[in-house]
Amino acid sequence: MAELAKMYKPSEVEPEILQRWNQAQAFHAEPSAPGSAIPGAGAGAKPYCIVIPPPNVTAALHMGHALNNTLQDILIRWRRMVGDNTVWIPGTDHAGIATQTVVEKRVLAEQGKRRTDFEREAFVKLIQAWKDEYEATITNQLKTMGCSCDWQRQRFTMDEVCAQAVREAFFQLFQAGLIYRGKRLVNWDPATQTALADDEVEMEEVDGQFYYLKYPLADGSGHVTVATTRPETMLGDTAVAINPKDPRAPGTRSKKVRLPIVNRVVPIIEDEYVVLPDPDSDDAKARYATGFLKVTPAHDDNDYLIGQRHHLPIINILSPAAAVSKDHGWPAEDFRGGDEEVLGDLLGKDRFEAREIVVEWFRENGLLEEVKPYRHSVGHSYRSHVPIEPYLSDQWYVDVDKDFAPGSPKHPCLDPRGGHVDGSNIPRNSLAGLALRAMAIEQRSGTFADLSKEPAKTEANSSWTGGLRIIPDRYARPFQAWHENIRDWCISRQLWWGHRIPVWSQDLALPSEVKPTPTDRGPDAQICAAIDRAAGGPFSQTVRRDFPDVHYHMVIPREQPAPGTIRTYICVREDHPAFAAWLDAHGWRQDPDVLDTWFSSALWPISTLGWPGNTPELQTWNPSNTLCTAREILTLWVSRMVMFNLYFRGCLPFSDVFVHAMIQDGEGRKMSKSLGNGVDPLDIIASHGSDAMRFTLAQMTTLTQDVRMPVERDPASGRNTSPKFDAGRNFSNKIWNAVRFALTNLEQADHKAHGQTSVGEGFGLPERWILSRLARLVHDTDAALANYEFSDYAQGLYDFLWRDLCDWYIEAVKPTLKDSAVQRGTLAAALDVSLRLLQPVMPFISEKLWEHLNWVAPDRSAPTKGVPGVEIPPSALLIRARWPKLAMTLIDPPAEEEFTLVQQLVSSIRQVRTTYKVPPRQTVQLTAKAPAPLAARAVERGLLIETLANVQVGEIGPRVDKPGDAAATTVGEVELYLHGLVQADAERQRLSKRREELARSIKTLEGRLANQSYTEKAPAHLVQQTRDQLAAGQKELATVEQQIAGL
RNA sequence: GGACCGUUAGCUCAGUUGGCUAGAGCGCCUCUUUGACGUAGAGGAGGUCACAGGUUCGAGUCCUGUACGGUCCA
Repeated sequence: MAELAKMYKPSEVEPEILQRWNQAQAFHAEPSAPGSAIPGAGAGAKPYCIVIPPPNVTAALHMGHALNNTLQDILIRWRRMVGDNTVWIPGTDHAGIATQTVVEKRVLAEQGKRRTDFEREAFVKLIQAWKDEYEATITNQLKTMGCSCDWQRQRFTMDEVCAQAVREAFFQLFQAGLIYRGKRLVNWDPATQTALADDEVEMEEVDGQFYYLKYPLADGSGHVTVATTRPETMLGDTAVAINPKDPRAPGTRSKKVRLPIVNRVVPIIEDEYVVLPDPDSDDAKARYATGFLKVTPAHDDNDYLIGQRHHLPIINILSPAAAVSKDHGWPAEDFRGGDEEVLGDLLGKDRFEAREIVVEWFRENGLLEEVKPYRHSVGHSYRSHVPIEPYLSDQWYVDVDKDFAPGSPKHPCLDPRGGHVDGSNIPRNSLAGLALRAMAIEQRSGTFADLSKEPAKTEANSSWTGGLRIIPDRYARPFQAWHENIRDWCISRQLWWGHRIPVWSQDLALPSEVKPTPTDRGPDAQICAAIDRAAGGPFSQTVRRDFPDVHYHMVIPREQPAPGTIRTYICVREDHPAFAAWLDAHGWRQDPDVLDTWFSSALWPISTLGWPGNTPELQTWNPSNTLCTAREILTLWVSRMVMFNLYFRGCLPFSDVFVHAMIQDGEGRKMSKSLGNGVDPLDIIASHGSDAMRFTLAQMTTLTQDVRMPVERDPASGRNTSPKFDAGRNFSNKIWNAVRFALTNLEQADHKAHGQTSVGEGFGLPERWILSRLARLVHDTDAALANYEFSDYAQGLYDFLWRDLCDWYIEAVKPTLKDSAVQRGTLAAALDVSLRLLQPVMPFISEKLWEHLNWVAPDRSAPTKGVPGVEIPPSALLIRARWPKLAMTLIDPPAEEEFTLVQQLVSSIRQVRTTYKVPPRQTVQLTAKAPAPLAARAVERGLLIETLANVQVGEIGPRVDKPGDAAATTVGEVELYLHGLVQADAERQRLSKRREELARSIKTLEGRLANQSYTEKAPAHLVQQTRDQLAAGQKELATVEQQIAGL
């Protein structure tokens, strides 16, 4: 048997423990063997599952991930010990735009090459290499942290299993008409040159300017002035708008303006959207407005809508890189009629350079009326952080608010009433409607919250409607608001890294006289003929003959590219290279774009468990129990998992969403690479140990929104660290030494001897007290974990182990432990239970100490035999031990009260000792005066007091007098005399201080009782309590004054 | 512009449905090193609970407003 080192060295323990868990396959679970991880858990074990929020392979894990995964591991290890059939599914996310961007940057820095210098496949290989590297790094980080993931089930969002799920999901949605292709203004990121979804755009306050531009009227009768923050877009203006309520509107009706530079003549239209100018308005826009709005449908969301209302042309003047370009929809005639010199200068300039050129031109030509500074919000890419350009392009969308009932009349989640979710215009039977209906009823707000409007629970909806709970519940409101105002989800990304969109398209020519009329019932005969021509035979028959196993769905969109042309979209259900080659050979081309990363993430809870197969894993662990996540991906991710899981499987992905805090540095800033304030989990593990890190993180996790972690640079290693983790490290060491102490004492004892005892007989006050405290701890721990109160869980263990067990119990029994089987047994049982409770948060050290405890005291339930309700069955490995159960009957208020008296007496004595600078080893003679019953109690506790306060207890009784050389102190009605200490000055000073305190307290209490409304209105027991406190205070004050007088 | 979170000791944070003479850890001061632990023990100093009103017998806690910091949504 190995001796324990004097100091806990995590680096020597952690790898060994990891290996032991691996050998025991302790993290693995099987759906068919419920409870197999815990012997005796029985076949009735409930499933418990957490699916990891897959970390991006973009970079290594940071402290936020460490927190996120620590919390999951705590839940997992806890439920595993409780006896649930527990699994934690790990994996990583390909993170399309983010990963591609970092690889592009690296390749540019290292090779001076851009993405476009490579073939697509070659570049994807480079990203793949990056992914392999970081996936390994991340996995290693999680393992080092002790995350008890079922590593046999590890997935990656782009592996074959997940890819199959993505194909299937896309196909089903496509077939159901919930995916469509549309030309829209999208959030375009000119840096990465891809579209972004609405929630990938971050609004940032920017100091900009309002430019006031004069547009001459075409008839030469004057000019109008428009105000804009983006003058360069005037090149694409196709109208000027005025509010019909504007008094100037009749005067400009049916007039036109001649756009400067391009000399395009555009109409003045009237639209309610235009803000009326008002210099006194609260609305900044009204203060800055001129009443005339330049309308640029191709480069502004609102202008686009105005353009749609008034059938205005759309003139796109920018390239995908947001540089002025004549190649993306700018009519050639503008270049003939315009100012060729400045137009030539503008071409190729990016939007900000173009802005300066345009403004300068207006200035030179006397058409710049004014420039005013203006602070406003501008959308920025959440990846590249450049301003978003509203850009007209074709993209794929998921129709999240489309009623799918007509297309899927048998969908298991259908609400037979149809209609809209109360208080919104979201159809109940739409993807967003599903997410709204899933929300817990008590977390809904507004009209939607009205319980009377809840439909009777049917078999179909009973298991999931209202089944989704968000913790803390303040996050439910934004979740609801997001879905009530949801817009279609743009899922195509102009990237190379991701799931390729499984749609092939071809534009087919039709004889010009034919007008195709696509309908919902399918293409008409003309179209079919065109398709068959392209396919070299009857399309569907050919496909069925040559590819009998292929599933495809063809769509002829209503919007067609040009007269005489029809577009065909073919979505192929599964990866089928031969069919893809055939399509290719017949003129169909696969869409070059890839899917939004969140599309595959949305499927994560089911793809990891084998969907679309109906696997035992899915049946057992979907829905899972808890999702642990950060608040910023509530919409990006959580919403979409809920929608997809309900749509594809008819059940929730999870029942609880726990939203934990975000870790900031000491200044309240987000940790980031660019600020250099990030802390690497592996650095902390190296310096403090994994348990210390986990414990500290758990202790920090209250239900607050942010937590701060002061960051310091460790001068030895040059790495970032935080003093916060010292608390966890010190605690580790404390536990280590507590057990070390216990082991040396238990070792020499005869364990078999203590089978006879019970709480009733032979258990002294310290034993009754510590068992009472232990029972409370178990119950508080259960409650804390069930309510996601991680801080309370950690803090409870800390207080019990350090304060109760080490400072008081162990100190109290030190002299008697070697001779008392009862005390040894109690200590062993208390440590046993503590280690079990500790295991979820500090798995390494607890497992290691468990091993030693097993060697020295294999049967720790023995001393509590005869005590009902202590269930701590033995186990070789702690990770597989049963969660402790202690009966409420162990809670012993009289013992707690009695022990508290001892603590008060001891503390009081220690205080006097310190005041008089008595060396700790020096024993002091003690006598005391107290009323008879109290004196008897004190006498009974004499040994404890002697041990804990290092005194020699002499006479205690009602008639004891204070010796002349004694220092006196008072605890309630007990006057303690410490002999041979008196120094009159010091004593007077000390007693005076106490007198002040008492006087203050008495004044407060008297004031309270003097208040008649207090004595009348406050609860009687509180009034009585005040009276008792006052009486006690007055009594003590009298004693103190007497003592001062006696000096 | 709308919403949310935070503001308590030098620092990081607790503080349940109002009952408090406001707590913890770190840091600071004093004392203690041969027996579990100095990553420790004992004791101590340190707070008008951001500010202003209100409700109440009683407010750190509830309500209204303000300021500052942070976040989300437009």
